[in-house]
Amino acid sequence: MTPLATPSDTSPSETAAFRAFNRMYTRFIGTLNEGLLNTPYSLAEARVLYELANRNPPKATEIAESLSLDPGYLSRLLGKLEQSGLLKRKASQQDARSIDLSLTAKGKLAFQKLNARSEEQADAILDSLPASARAELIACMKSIENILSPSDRSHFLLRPHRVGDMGWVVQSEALGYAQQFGWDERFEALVAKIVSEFLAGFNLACERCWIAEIDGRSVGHIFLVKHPNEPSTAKLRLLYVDPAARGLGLGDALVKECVRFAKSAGYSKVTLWTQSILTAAHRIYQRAGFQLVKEEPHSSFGKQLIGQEWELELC
Amino acid sequence: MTPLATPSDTSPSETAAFRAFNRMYTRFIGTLNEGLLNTPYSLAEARVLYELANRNPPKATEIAESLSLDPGYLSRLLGKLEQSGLLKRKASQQDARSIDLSLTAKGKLAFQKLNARSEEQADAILDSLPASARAELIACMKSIENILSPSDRSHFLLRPHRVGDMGWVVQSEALGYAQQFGWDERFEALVAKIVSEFLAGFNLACERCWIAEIDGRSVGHIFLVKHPNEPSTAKLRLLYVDPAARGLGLGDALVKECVRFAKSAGYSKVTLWTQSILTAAHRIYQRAGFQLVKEEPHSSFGKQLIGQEWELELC
DNA sequence: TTTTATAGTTGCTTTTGTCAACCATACTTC
DNA sequence: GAAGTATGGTTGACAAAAGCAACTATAAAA
Repeated sequence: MTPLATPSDTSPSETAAFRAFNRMYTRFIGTLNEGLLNTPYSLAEARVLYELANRNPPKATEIAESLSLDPGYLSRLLGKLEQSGLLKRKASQQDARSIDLSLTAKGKLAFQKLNARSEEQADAILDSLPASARAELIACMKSIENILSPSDRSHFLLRPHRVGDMGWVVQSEALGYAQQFGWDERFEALVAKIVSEFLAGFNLACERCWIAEIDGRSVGHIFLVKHPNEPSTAKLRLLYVDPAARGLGLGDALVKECVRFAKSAGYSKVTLWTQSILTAAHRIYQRAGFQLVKEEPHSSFGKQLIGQEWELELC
Repeated sequence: MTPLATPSDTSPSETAAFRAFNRMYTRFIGTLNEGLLNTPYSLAEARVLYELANRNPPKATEIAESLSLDPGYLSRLLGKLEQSGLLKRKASQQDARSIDLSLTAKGKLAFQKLNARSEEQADAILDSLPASARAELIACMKSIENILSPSDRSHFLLRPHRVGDMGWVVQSEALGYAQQFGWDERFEALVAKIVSEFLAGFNLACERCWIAEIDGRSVGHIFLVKHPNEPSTAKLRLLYVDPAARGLGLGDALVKECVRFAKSAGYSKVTLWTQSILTAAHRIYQRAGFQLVKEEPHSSFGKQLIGQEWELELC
């Protein structure tokens, strides 16, 4: 790789877009919150009221944590709500330190009113958009939520491929290896060729692709295909784990699933082609029982590489 | 329209998703703003500083408007900034009521520090995401920004392809035609094959791909390649415009650009293959001067289709 | 000229939020 | 079971943030 083409992390324009969005949305939320102006509640009270109505049972500590409110401040807010008769506080039976919080009928009504109001407001905004824009807005919001809210990442899912996945495979491999190793568009071409041939000659009995997902988001993939010449040999191809999803054992799971399928499909051997620089992948192959059988230097994708062939004999 | 199929407004689940996103993002922005805790500036001061640095000339009224700050409060904030030597205020020549605001060298430095800090913070968040998730996050943010603050969408940009684009081409075509016409994975295979061959045999002199972008988001593409048999004929392929970007004349622009290039590259004819059901595209081809020369039914992608060949003679 | 609008300031007030000290209870550990 | 520590919550004191209204000075409109 030339000094000019350094492996880029987040690009400045991405950072700029991210920050611009945050500024915009800060303003947007600001105008949304102005909707509370004609209500007897402050923003903080409204948020607390929401939490009170939507948790069961509502715990003061949790609310403070979730809204990042100072416990002292929250205590006073709750006091105020109690004073206005929206909230009932009484000592907890199970834990005498904590108090049981419950909205009174009046409190529930107040919440419903607030809620209806803010639902109206949301509807007004959404209704003012063209249907397609609205759909895209919602889809984007869900995507962003999935991406930003760190969920239980250890729960990934392997599923078969479906329409559109191959495009994602090409894109993720191309971008991933371009960034990490500077491979050029000839690699993208190779991947596109492989997936094209995979789809064209697809035979469920002896070939498979698995897509790994976390929260509905694709984070890895692997292919098992018939060896072009040797009928009883399978080829493992295009193992990929997104950089951010590494360390979850996802690679191991993908390879394991592949090997399991290879056995059940009656293959007697699995081979794979990889490059000497992909050391993280090697460890995965080793753990799965593969053995390095051949090395050969070659020049591809704009780089000098050393290709490796690995094999696994199936019992 | 029947009474049953009322023109649907926003569905409850959309409203719910919208509100959930707003709650989530309120929290998210809250944590972002905690980054200011170790600085000598409050959130309001930081925002004002940002506006001061990014407007020229900065006008107090505009800043108050844009951040929806009370003018009195802003006045005090500016006073504080002036006191700390970050800001210079002096009576305006043109309008004696208003004052000219300008950051001092110290003020500029302070802004740069703040800015660098928040850029770091943004980078840290973005770097922690998988490359593809990051790309999607940014794309979604841009989409949302476009939808909520409708900018001038007619400003699209055509650019040459780069690494990763072919994956997006495959994905967008596959998903788009699967959704609209139910084409199956054989179509995805075909697209992957086409782009793979395009990359493999790419010759800048006589072949091109253009990606259409709006605000950095890919929304369309087109290819011009050499005809396999006839050397002086070019083939136009894979014209695609994202549903969300239709009606902007983007298709016309893509085809026009293609034809312009075909002429300059010395071709005498441009042909293309399309399907009878793609009527929107036909209008684009017609406007560009193409003529239908042949029709032929075929069975592809899981559907009965009528293929069409169109031609344009270049003068 | 009079009226009205704009730009900004200042005094006064409320609201909001923070910090630290504090109490009572629960859990841990020896 | 006693001592120490952690948890859940409250209170007082205070500081910061924000809003409102009155006010000055100027500009623009009638």
